[in-house]
Amino acid sequence: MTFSAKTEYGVRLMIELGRHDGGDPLALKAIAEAEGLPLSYLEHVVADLKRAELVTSTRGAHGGYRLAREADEIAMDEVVLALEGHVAPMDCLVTLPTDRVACSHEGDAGRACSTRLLWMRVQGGVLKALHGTTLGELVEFSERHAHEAVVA
Amino acid sequence: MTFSAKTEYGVRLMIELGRHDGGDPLALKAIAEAEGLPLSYLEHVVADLKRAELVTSTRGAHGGYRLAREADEIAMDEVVLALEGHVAPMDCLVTLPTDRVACSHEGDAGRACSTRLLWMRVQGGVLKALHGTTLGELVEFSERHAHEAVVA
DNA sequence: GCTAATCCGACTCCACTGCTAGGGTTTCGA
DNA sequence: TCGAAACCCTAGCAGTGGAGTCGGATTAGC
Repeated sequence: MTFSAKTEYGVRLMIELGRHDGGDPLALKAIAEAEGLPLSYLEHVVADLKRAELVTSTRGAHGGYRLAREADEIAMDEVVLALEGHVAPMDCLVTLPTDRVACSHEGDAGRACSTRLLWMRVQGGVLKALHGTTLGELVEFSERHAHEAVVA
Repeated sequence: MTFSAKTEYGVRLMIELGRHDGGDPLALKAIAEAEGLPLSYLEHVVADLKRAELVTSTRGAHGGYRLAREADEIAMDEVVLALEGHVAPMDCLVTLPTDRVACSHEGDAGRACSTRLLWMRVQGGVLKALHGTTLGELVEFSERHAHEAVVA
């Protein structure tokens, strides 16, 4: 029950973009070096984020990535969802377009998904935690923490 | 971010034990057939549950398994923890004996775990959902649902 | 046109999950 | 007392997917 490393990398990447509030884009290479992550793998990660329209890119020399929106406007469930593909504690759980959670075993003679209640509650807890956290909070948290580290 | 099939099987197994409220133990083979799960694999699953003292066993002919406690007294975080080993959305998160959640990267120059805040919130949500659900609820839920299926 | 950067796809490696196999040990009942 | 029914334990295997690499194509600044 852990998120993939890709998700971890992606979140860090987003935070790094959030910390870099300047107008010019931030190159992936700089992020890779700052976080100590493999550049070639980060390319895949950022591709997911771009596909989900969470970051924008400018190609060519002096290019790089920017947040597509203000950090405060980005809820972390979007980020994690983009990276992880889906967020469900069990394969049979799917998030419907209506934002309701359902179990795809629904038809199996009733008995099949007796565990449904549990997984739905868990998923609810996860989504609530993710949705209730913005990238802005994480950026601020990381900056505060970095400052403490300097002080200490 | 899904729980393993082992955990799913284990939860179903526990529910099945909860449904069988009689005094005599329930054989694993019966559970395997009822749930359509491979018997030889269930043996591994139930071993974990036994190690965590969630079920008791009686060997020999007419043996089987029983819940170690009343279903209402069993919180699902215990069950999932026993099966999954640990419940943390990220590897660096550990649950301390004091029930507090901490990040094992704590020392890494502060910056390392800028994602910490997020994962801790997620883990909190998961644990709360699991802890707030008892096996008794799931048993009742499954019985109610089975009844509906019959009616329908 | 050189260089720095984003893009894109294919490919490898490896750990882990799910599952099987095969043997034990215990206990009940005939 | 024998055998069947159950629990118990260890080893091992095959498939999948995650993590990462590599090579190249494209775009843009200088």
